Amino acid sequence: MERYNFKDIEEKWQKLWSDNNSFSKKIDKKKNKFYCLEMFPYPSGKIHMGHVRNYTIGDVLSRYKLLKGFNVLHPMGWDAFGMPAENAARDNKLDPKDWTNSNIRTMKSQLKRLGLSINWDREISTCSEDYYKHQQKFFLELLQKKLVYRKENYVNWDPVDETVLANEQVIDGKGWRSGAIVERKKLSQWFFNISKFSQELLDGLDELDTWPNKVKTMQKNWIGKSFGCEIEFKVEGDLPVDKIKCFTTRPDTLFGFSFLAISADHEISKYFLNNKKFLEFKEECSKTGTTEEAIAVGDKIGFRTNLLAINPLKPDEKVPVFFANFVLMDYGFGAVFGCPAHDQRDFDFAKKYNLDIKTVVKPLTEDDNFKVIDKAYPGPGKLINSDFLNGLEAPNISVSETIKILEKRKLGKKKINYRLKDWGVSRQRYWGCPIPIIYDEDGQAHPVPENMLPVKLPENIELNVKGNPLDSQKNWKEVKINGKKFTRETDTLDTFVCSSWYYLRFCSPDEKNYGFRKEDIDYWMPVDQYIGGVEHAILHLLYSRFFMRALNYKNDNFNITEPFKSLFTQGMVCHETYKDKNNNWLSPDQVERDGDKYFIKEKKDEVVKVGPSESMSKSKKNVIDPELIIQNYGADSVRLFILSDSPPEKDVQWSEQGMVSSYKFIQKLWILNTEIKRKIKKEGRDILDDKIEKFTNQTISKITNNLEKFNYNVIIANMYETYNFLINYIKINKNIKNLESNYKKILTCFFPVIPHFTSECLNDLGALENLSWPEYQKDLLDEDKVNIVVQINGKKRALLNVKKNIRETDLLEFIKKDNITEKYINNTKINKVIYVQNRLINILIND
RNA sequence: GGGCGAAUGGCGGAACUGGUAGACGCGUUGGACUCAAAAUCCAAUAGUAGCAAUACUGUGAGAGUUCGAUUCUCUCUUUGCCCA
Repeated sequence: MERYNFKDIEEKWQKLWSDNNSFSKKIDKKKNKFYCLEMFPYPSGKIHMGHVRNYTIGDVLSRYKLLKGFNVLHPMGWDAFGMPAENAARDNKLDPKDWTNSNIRTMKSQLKRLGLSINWDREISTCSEDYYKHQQKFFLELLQKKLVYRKENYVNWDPVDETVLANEQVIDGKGWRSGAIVERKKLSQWFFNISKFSQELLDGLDELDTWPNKVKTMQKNWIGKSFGCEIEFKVEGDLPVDKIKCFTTRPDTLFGFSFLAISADHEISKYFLNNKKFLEFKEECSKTGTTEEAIAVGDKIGFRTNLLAINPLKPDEKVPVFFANFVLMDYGFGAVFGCPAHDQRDFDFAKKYNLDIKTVVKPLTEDDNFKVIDKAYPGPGKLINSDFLNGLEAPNISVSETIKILEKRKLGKKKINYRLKDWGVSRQRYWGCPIPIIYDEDGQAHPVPENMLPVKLPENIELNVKGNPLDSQKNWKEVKINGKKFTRETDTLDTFVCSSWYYLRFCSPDEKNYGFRKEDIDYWMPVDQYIGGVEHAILHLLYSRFFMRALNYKNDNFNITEPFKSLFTQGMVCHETYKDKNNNWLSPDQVERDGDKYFIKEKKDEVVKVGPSESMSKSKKNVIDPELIIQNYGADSVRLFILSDSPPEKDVQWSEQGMVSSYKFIQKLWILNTEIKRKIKKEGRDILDDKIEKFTNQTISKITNNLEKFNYNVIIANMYETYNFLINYIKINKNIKNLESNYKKILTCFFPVIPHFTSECLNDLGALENLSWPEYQKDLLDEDKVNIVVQINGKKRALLNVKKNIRETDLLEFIKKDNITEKYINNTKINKVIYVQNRLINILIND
């Protein structure tokens, strides 16, 4: 028998799709559109298994929608700016552009080898001038709308990458890429005013009902809306300061007030700039990161002033004012009141500086003598030791009551606070989109005049310098306009800016004057299904949601506000990890397996230490190269396997055995196909069979439903079931007239997953032209006879095959005569019968 | 510490709205083919007892609601993710 030659066949179809531009799409108002988008890749060199999984999921969906008659937009592009290119280029003395473009070529050919139904004529790359010139215009547009501003502030500084990191790019106090310990540094930065949209971004989540709840919760927490109170504390002392403004979410604990803490950058600090001890303290503060976590974990240190703050609810009480490292200038007003008994940070601080710890909340289970001793009690309860507030339920009622009292006495007012901070977009890097700003000789910032746009990145520059390479490009940096000297902004934009609007660009990739055309957006947007990793749950998705709103702000560009109607977050691809006796990581191809023992291939006597399965990463060497796998097994097999073992939203375990079995399955399908083709061609087929009709109908129904629900792993199981049925069916049944029509439908159901194989088979049968998704008939799903579970006292005793819709009395008669069940029933009294038609009968008897 | 989720054979996992637990795949075992092996095919495969029919137990643990719970409620354990 002829083997299935995946190499020739896959190549043939891929060439056909490519030559015919098969997936190229235009606006067609007669058709419903479907915009399927997977997160575009960073061109790091080669595709990895994560890409294979992500793009296979998207491709299955796109091809299904295509057959369903939708006008499917399924584009692909490159998130091509970023540090790896710059680093790689510097290390290998290359141009980042060449490095990036060469990676793009490689990865594009690899993606094509997967047989993806991509609109390649819409390909975009964020590092090309065609793309970033529009981004510069957006920047200036947002500047004009006052959604972009410049300010000096403390930033997370990565000393290795020599760049600024956003808070979310700091993980465990370290840079997310370099792993270097992050420092605090003061820099002048450009910001996007995302916090202006805090409430809208929060409200918008409600309409995203097909987003995973997990992601919505994460965004909600990130925006971090809290109700609180703004309080002005009167202060006394040796400085010309008479009040300090604070924000607090717990005004109800005011009676536990024992110190007031302000940020080292608070304006009051100006009186201490000659104080050596203070400057030392400030220096110490800058060593703590700016993340909430770093502050919570780090040592609490303070610097005591001679100021005393007065408790607004108890004017005779005066407490010291400290500078403290755990108070940040950009939270609230850079000042908080300390209540050690009910906040762990304040507690640690109070212990260190020997301050009062006054218990004002008791848990409901404790009596009024409850005292906080070795740990703060931040939980709910009742207020105690709080004069007129005593007895209030904390925190819900007590907070709002206290605010009311403070407002009445004009001591404070209710305030809503958001945790979401403005988005700092300046990066001290070469390989990014230049910020279209110039500075005059006084240092004033001006937009680059329109006729001088775009600001192009200079080429062939020296990268091997400290700091930002653009800074040392004198001939680029210095410009003259009408005889006046200007210098360019040398920072480039955070690459998250590029990915915040790429989904719009895909709608109008060829538009010259603006980032997109309105008519294209009106037709294609929003993205109907967005697919990508959950690691982008907060940043990229929130930034994109912001960007849509920012572009629409003050000029109604679109009718929609949310870019991604549905979101699907797929799991990671994992593999076991291996180490040799010296704890060096080993890659899977260095390891050989014999039964349940693992050896090093080269040195058969050395046993390999097998570690847990973790997401594939170069550092742990547990990666499998998709290119090799596709070469060995073909794209259809890989697509089949990557979907088969786990639900797409969960992590999947890479398994060589699983991969092989997927490959074998394609081979078996080929043999089946050959057999069926032979039967179809035979003369004298005259039997119309009901069984195959019903089976096909069921299969269509199952696969359709599973496609709709993203149960792609179950679809693979359905495919195996179908094979198992057919291989037996054709052995037993001969001369079936309706085998052909049903087989074509089945092949169509397989098409989204294994497009090359099914294209070949369907084409052979003359059924590939105008292929469409088969419909199933609901009435055919019903059988004439059904299996009914017979339970006696809730325990399954038998399975009876009876006529559909049988009456309860008839069924009981049947049961009384049945071999297995009669012994339970006869000679006993039946107390009760529960009958669920066509499903189950439960007979309750005396034991 | 808070929020959200998860827990099903040796493994990955399936199970519509509360109604046959374990689909499908991997692995394992036995058999066929072969001088032999690989490949392929056939059969078995939750556990215990039994030649078998069958019976009992069984979806992390414990309780509850129900004729009936993997599914709903509560408590606990373990674990993952996010936030601290």
